Amino acid sequence: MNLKHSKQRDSIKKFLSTRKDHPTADIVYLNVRKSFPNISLGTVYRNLTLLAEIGEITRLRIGDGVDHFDYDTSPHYHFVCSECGSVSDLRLPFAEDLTEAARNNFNGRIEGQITYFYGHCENCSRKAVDFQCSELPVC
Amino acid sequence: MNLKHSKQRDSIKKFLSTRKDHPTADIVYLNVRKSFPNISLGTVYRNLTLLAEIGEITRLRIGDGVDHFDYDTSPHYHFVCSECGSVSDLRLPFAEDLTEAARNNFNGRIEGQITYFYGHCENCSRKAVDFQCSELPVC
DNA sequence: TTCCTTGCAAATCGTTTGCATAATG
DNA sequence: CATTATGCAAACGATTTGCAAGGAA
Repeated sequence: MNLKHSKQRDSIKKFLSTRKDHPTADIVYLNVRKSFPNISLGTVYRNLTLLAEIGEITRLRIGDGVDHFDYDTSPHYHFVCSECGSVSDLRLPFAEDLTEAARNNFNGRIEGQITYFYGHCENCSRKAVDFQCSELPVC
Repeated sequence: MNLKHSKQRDSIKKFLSTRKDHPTADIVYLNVRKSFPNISLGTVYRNLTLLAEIGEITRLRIGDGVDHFDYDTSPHYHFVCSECGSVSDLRLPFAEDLTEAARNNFNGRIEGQITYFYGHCENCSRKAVDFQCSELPVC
């Protein structure tokens, strides 16, 4: 893999490093365009893909049909809000022993696990309660 | 939700119930077409989506860009082969306590977890060894 | 007769790719 | 100079959707 320096790629990495909310390619595009008004979506995709391949970032497929990108490449858990779609990190020790347990029940080579939790984020679960209390006749 | 009977939907459910390999919509389409030559991909997608919504089947998004469908709706683990893309069930007790642990570290409502393991399936890991032994000068 | 379901084709959406040009080393 | 990266637009692949016609209750 022979890389050359590129200001666009730098900018993409830099932007991603400032965000903890695992933005999509489109969000990256919208933001990097502030510094590089002529950058194309294709370039953003190409660089995100490349960075993920060389292990500098992580591509997150959480099942909402859009790829999210994470500057943090260490194994950790994610939470996905079923209502607003927000993605956040979970501070919870990563259960490597689960991978180990899986290995003992499988013929083949298990290399890792991908886990994410889903439900309603703080904001959305609060909204749900508000909604019930104000909209329903009896609460 | 007001449902009416449909032979196509029955056939889709029946086919899915015979398979443990979590087929994609396309595979379902190809197979159901044996009984219903005029069925359309759209109908297959509509029914798979509907069945998933009413909880009769599970939609699996394992991150390969294609949805897989599972007749088994009970919580269980899946394995995905990084090489051939095959998906299989893992016989391993589902760690509900991990969900519980996550709840204690999160402000908001966690409703569940989705976990899948990845690596090389029995076939592919064997092939890898064969390849090495036959192709490399020294093994 | 009502309204759910179908087949068909077109539309959508996220992502990738081909190509000529620009930038890097 | 050789090669990688870019911008643009077109292509792609999976899934969804609008619509008129068919089928179930």
